[in-house]
Amino acid sequence: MKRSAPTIKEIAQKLNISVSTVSKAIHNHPSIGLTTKERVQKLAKELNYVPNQAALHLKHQKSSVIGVILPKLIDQFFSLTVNGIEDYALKNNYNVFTTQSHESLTREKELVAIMQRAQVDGVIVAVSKETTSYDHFNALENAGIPVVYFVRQPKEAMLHNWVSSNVYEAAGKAVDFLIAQGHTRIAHLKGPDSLLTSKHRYDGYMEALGRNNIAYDADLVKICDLTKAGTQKAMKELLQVDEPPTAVLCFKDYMVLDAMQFLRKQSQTNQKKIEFIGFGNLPMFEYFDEKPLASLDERPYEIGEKAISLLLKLINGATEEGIQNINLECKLIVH
Amino acid sequence: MKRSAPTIKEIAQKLNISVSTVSKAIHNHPSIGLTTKERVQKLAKELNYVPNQAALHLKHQKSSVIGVILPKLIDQFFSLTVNGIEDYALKNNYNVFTTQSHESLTREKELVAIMQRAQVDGVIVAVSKETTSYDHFNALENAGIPVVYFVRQPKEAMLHNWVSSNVYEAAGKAVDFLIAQGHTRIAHLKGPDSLLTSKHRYDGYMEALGRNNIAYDADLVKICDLTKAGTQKAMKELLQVDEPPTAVLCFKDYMVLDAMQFLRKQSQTNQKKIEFIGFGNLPMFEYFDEKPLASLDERPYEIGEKAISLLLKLINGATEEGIQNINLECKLIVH
DNA sequence: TTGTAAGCGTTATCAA
DNA sequence: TTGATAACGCTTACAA
Repeated sequence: MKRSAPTIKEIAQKLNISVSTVSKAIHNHPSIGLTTKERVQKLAKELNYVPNQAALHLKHQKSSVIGVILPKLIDQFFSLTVNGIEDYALKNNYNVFTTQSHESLTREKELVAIMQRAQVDGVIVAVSKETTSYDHFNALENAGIPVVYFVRQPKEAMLHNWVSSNVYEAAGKAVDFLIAQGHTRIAHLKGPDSLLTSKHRYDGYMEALGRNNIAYDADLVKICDLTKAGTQKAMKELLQVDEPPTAVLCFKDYMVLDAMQFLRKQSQTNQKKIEFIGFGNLPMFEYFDEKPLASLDERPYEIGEKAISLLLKLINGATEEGIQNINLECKLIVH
Repeated sequence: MKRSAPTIKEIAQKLNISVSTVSKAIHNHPSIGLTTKERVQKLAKELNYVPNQAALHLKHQKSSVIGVILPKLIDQFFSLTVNGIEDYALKNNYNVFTTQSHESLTREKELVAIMQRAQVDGVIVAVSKETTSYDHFNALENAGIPVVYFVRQPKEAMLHNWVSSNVYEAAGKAVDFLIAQGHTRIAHLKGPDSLLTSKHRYDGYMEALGRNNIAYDADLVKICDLTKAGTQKAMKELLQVDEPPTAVLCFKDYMVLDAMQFLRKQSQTNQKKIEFIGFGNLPMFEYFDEKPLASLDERPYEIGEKAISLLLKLINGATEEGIQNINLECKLIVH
């Protein structure tokens, strides 16, 4: 029983009035008589009238859809950001087109093209780890589709809108905490150089070391590529340092997990315990027997919310405030 | 520099021909002369012409969007199904509108309404644990929007299209395996009664017990509500049984995790080891030191793929095959 | 207070 | 081989 949705045309016919009158009546236009308004609205309700989105889209040049590009949904951190985006979108009558780049630049470019074809009103993106050029996003913006970066900022960060957590400060908090616990050999597993946020976390680490008068040891910083193999290779190298670290600050909690897993497998020797702190505070930690010492909660839900809230402002032309850089404060969660 | 996308009208003007000719030329309509075709296609490429989706949508009454409703994205199992859906959709020029019910029936109904308003071409859904009436989905179908259930079938399963894994057979495999390992006191943490798949898993458990001549003990089966508290209460009860179980088959791996966590906290006494098998084979297991004995891999990626592939068939009217019930085989993964 | 008509971008029918 | 035109459903000057 495939019956098509009622249109204002049908309503107009049944009521023997014109479509424009119906349209105005439905929108409570002041120029329409009270009785007509009531008749129209009553029938509209009866017929369960819902305006045709395609027509609105075509008319207003506005799809009421926002696109989201993120690395992986299986990453619990990103999955949590989606909750914030989705809830806020639903409240504001936007639909969300969520996609995954799987950390591939090629795929990310495809997705951008698809978003443009789909005529989304705006895009929220956490760039892939392979992304170094931002041409594809700039093209979006040139086509009038605003972009809000989140979690991972683009290279020329000041020139773009983004929402993130204050990882610089957070890294400092983590290092302070470790030092307060008596650690002095504190390593850092840094994220890929392509990501600006890797530098921010590193800078925070460096600043805190300096502030606490702990000499920087280049051997204690390793760049990781976000793969398990990469992390485990880095850990191996850390263990071979003359005076190995007793604590490690990691780019993200998945790195912590890979590192701890590596150590567990290595621990035939009289390996000293190494403490870990990472970014993310993943929900899955609740299931772990042996948790990392602490974790930096980046408030992903709120990052998502702020990102879409900013994006909707941009879409609705509230651009007078200029470029927005939003940095949410992280919380250090001790497990 | 907000420039709007080129239209066939613009192309027509620049070439001094009519829009209908342009339209046909772009689609390689046989009635168009070779030279015109080439001129049009060349210019279209130059201008980077892309057909306006809103117009197509309005014209063809087809949005090329499919809606997905699932309980939670943070659940790694569902997140994996999304990958299968997304990849297949992109390959077939569909966009995916993914949403979460968070296991709430109220939210699920809202989402269905939103999907209908958004005029998605079809819906893939794993119903919430609260869903007992299917009226909202039937309404979708009555409005001409096909629905494919996945993972969790609706009550009158035979009457609807669905894709799932063969949990009945899988539960049997798990029980067989446990028995082969010497277990005879095998408990089952059953899923909520609202979900048909709970019954299927339970039935498979029962069948395997019978087949192996193990007497059924009602004390060894507890219904859980998919909350941590519910699972842990059930485990507590299992421990108080006269002859407690030595192994437990769980509705899903998250239940296994909650149960194991409970046991770890309890284990002050000389608690005998209890083995667990659950459905899901979650990726996060790789990070666990102490994994469950085994897990049933439901091949979520393929479930997603099959679900959307079936849905696209339904959308394109390939309905002559009748109602489809697809049950993928599970693999027992021993950890 | 209500109606007419153009237009959003496309396709498709029919005529030229 | 090409073009004019209506239609998809809606909004909005402008006219009545």
